[in-house]
Amino acid sequence: MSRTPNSRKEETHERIVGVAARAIRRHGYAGVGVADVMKEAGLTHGGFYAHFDSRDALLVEALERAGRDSFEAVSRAAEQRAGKGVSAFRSLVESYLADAHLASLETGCPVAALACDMPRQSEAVREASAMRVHRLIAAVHAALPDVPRAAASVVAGTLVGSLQLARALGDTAEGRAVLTAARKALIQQYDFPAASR
Amino acid sequence: MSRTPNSRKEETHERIVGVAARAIRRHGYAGVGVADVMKEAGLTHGGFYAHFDSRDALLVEALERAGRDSFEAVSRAAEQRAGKGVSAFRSLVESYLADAHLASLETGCPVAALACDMPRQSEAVREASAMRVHRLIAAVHAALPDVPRAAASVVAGTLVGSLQLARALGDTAEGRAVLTAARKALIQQYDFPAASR
DNA sequence: TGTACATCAGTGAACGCGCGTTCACTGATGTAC
DNA sequence: TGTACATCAGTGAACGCGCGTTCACTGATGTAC
Repeated sequence: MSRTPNSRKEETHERIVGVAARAIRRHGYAGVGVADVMKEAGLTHGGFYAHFDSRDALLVEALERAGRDSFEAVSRAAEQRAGKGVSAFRSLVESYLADAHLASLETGCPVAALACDMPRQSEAVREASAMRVHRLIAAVHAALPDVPRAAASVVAGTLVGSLQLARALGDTAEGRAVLTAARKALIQQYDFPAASR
Repeated sequence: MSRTPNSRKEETHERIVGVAARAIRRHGYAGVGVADVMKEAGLTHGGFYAHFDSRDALLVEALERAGRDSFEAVSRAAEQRAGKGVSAFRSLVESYLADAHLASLETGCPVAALACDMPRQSEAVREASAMRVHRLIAAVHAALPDVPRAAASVVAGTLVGSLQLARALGDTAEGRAVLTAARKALIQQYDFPAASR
């Protein structure tokens, strides 16, 4: 039985992008190596340029994939807890700032993992990165529809910055305290499920 | 007339560290090259290891210098404006999140410039980086003495994250809007100079 | 004050190494008749 | 159904390049007498 044209190549392509989407969060833009990614995808590095014009082109696709993966993880958590009466915003804050993200960089939001290096990238990578920032602010705004967009961007900044500070302090009492403080502050200030409207 | 022992070497050392303190903020941990730093300090790269055990040892000293430089810049701005009745906190927020930091990475807080890469560094560099985070939180706390330490860490997270998001969006209306929103929100929420005590 | 020597900051060539990229080739898959 | 051919995904060796690091050396500065 014949496959749809290119389907095998496309599967391989998606597998490479998936590996890169984890690698870019774990090791940063500069830590994503063509040979390493191909090896982890079960391939040799020679075939890379049949899939991507350049390393930067891989980074662009990896950013989009990482953003989608992270968004979907947050959405799934919110859906599961919506039945229990937990608001979308509280769910967003608690999964974005979960203690589990202290130990592992490779899951979680690519903006938190990469933001400080965004201004240092090539134009194509910067554009794809700025899109991730827009989408993050939009996701926060969607969970806080009664609040102006400017406030949503401040909340996004608090999420990103607090997770980064906590990670910089490590998976210790200090790091967890930073996360706890941020969760409490955001929920106290913005989460009024009963009072909305 | 003879100099104090090693004074010439120490002057050179300080000059190298000063160059590196700007380079590490502009180009990130990974972008600081031994040869480039030495060249910008007016030297050749061969002499580097008479001053530092390794590239990492330079990064450690550069972090400390960058933190001190940034802290002093914020302090100077606060002193100048204290005479005009501007509170220390408001002054901190307005200089930390000044629009001028959108275009240039190399001045400003090293935590905002480097935070997302801190967990990826060698142990020595991670320790020096975590110290910068502690000092930042302490500086915020010093400007907000009536607030618990946990709240100071949330404010620090908002400062760091908002500046990073704004920089990722670039020196555009969007980037400036993110800074403006963060300044307004922080001052509205925490700055009550008249009401303190 | 002058000479001979020691110290020391900095030079510049060289080293291994890992990286992104290229390319001739291979072996498997699919197609024509 | 079977054979010959074309296509195509992936291989593996090689390339230039920049990096951190080492080291024998130089020239200036400082010291001893």
